[in-house]
Amino acid sequence: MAGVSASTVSRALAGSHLVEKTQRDRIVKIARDGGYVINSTARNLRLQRSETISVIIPLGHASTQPLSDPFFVEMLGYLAEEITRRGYGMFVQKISPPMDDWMHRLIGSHRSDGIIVIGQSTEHSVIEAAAMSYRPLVVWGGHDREQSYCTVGTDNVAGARAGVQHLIRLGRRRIVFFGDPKLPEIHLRYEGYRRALKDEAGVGAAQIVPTHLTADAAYESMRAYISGGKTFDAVFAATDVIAISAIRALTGAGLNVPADVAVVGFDDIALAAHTNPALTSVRQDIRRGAEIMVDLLLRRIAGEDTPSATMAAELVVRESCGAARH
Amino acid sequence: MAGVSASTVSRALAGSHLVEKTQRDRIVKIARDGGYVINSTARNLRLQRSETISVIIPLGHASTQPLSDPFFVEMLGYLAEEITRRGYGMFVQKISPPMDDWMHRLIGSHRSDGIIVIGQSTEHSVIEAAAMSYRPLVVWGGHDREQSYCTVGTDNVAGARAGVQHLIRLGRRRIVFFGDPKLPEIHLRYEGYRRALKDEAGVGAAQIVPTHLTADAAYESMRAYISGGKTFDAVFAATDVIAISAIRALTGAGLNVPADVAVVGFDDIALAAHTNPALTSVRQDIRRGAEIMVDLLLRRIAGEDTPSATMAAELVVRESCGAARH
DNA sequence: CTCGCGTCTGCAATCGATTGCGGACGCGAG
DNA sequence: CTCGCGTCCGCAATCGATTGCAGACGCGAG
Repeated sequence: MAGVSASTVSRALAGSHLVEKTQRDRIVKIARDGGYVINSTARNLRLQRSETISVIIPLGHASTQPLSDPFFVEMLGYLAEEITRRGYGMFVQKISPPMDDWMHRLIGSHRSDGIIVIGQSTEHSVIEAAAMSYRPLVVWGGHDREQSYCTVGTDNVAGARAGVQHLIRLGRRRIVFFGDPKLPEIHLRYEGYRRALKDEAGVGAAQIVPTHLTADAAYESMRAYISGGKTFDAVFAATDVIAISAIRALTGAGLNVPADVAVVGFDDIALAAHTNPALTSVRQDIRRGAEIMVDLLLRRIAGEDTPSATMAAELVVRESCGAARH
Repeated sequence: MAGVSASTVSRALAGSHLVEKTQRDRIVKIARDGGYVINSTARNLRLQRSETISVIIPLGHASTQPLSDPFFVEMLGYLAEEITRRGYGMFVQKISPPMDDWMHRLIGSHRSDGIIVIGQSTEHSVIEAAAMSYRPLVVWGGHDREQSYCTVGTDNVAGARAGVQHLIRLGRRRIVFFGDPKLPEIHLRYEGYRRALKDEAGVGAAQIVPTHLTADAAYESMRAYISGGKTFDAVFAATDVIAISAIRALTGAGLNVPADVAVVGFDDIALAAHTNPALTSVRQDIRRGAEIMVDLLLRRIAGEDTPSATMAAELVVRESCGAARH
């Protein structure tokens, strides 16, 4: 249409100075008016990059439950925001457990320039293996000295510890931990819980109720625990979803929150402030987490070798613990 | 490695009968052992398809708020599930308002074989224009006689009507609608609300409080409305997020839900069952919606011309309306 | 008029997988 | 021995954009 070769058009659209300015402007205008859009598949093939970032959600357990945790989902939203802002596309994939070569296939397909994994779930070893040879990889989750891959996450131990210490300071003595310590992050939160108990004298021994992270499973776990007849005056939940379900089960059993049982959650998801009673929770700064992950990943794509990052956790006190409202 | 040409390898991996069976098996084994993965960029270029579906989330307003509605986010999860199950990849993009050529650019880039738009937001005209020439497009949202594009959604009018009728049957007389009727879907829900009021004699006139769909905005709207001193005994909220925020504001103002004010929401998001009091809501079957959207889209990709689909809504009665608990 | 230099454009190769077509090879029939 | 046919496989073109290199063109100096 412009009477020039494809080479010239390509250079013109790229703003190259090898094309005369008037010529360049003319070509750009024709392209725009004609509704021309670069075919990114062809471009990516030639340039050996895709300007796309893969976001992987491994669901080691609970595979039937789709994205059960609002935390992951809020994270997904912030990642979409940040990745788009940086001019990349976001390729989302859920991974269910019976596969173990998903990482290898994803890398080999060259669909994306880098990979973000949200939560280690039960896939720690797969991630670890892939990270040995594939650099542009960042993982949200708990960081352990054993791990060689780059993680971004909250200081789970300190966060959980602060939450439990708060309960103790309010006079709570028999505090139960709800969560599944088989998952790396949850394990660290349990560790923080354990330390807080150990720090203080006169507090009951650690009690753990393993539960899946879905709302239904947590609700049933709480009901079963209440029926068990154990005495307790506080719950430290590994996630807000568990905490909210626990509150509902407690209320349903005629117990008052926080008068009878205080509840503290973890994550501070958007709805935590809007439940009744509003939930006290250990806040993770998801937005900043997403920003950091994308930033580290782009630097890794550029060849840099970045260390893991840990963000501080912040206890947000609301009604679900503390003095009774009535 | 196998001592044969690339053509033969390509055919072998595709399981073509043009390659002898023993030879084929040998090549497949070598490829697997050698960790070979087809470069999907090159494959897509040659085949003129990407095996990828774009999922677009238009945020006409509230662009700073990332994916505010848990409904969208649950939908995203189910879509990820269904799209992955069908062997496609999912490309996610958020669209913020000041652009109007996003549809054209997305289509032109050939990154995906089809597009799913979650919610019309304020982008109705852009979608309408694109749909004239681009077939593989399915939109979640309200369906209007004017629209020529393919939508999948719940029967918003009937759903809202059922919710409001339920309130009326319980003796509620002054029912307020909370939501932003500028959005197509919300407008239909408002229409259902209006019709329910009209059907019954002795019920107060329609009152609408326009509010954004974010939790914070809804909370503030409710507080402002309460301060306004109007009398009312029920709230019909356009979404569960609005309903939950409204309950919190009502409770904070010393009103009892449902004794003083009954509340009904829309969507039946996962947390609706776990708030306190548990929320009565008009249920949308998100999972089935996601399945239908993907199914229709794949048929459209195959060249078929599919009509819009509307699913029945179902009222789920819980504690937030009905008789007082105490 | 020729040469040299600088500026701009086009040719052709490249990225990696796929596929129509032609050809090699083997075997049996005439 | 030649021809015909069927089975497999490789050559080369193709998808669309990018880029090194060569060459065209203009202009000024010798």
